[in-house]
Amino acid sequence: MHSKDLIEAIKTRRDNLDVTQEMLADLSGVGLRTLKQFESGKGNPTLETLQKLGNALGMELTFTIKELK
Amino acid sequence: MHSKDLIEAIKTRRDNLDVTQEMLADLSGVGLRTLKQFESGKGNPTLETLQKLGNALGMELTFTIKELK
DNA sequence: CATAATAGTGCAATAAAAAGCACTTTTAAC
DNA sequence: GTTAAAAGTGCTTTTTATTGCACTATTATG
Repeated sequence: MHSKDLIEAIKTRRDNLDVTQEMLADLSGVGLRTLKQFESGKGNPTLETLQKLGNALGMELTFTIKELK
Repeated sequence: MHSKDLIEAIKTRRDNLDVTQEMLADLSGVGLRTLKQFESGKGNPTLETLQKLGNALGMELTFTIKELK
């Protein structure tokens, strides 16, 4: 997953759950400005930020070995 | 995957490929100090750093919805 | 044990993420 | 077209990630 896809994953999940940026910011403990920046593709979030968002949305970040096809 | 597991994944992969921290730092473009800090569990790396390491090791970072069991 | 390679740490400078605030733009509902 | 909610942006401060350098600690290997 490229950085854009990670963003999309969060955004899509948030939309599906009918959660606004403001709600997610509150729920996750991530600053609203940080979330806005992230979702608009301008950020380079830290692992901690990603984990906080993931937790709030019931998502998980994993590192896997790429299969060679 | 918790933050510790992400670290382990990288470290294990690196060891399996018989790559030193120094080599991985060079290969990935991540500073040696940053890698050392990360692997010793003291960092909060940015997404960019994680991606660089992943790329160099043939690994991929993904965001998935947690299945509820 | 020596010693060479690899990994970990303290310190410091620089760059950039996180955050709040106020504002603008877009979207959706009427 | 109005209005309200949601999303995006500019500016700023504070915090912290990244990095290099020099050093110490740990781990093989002879």
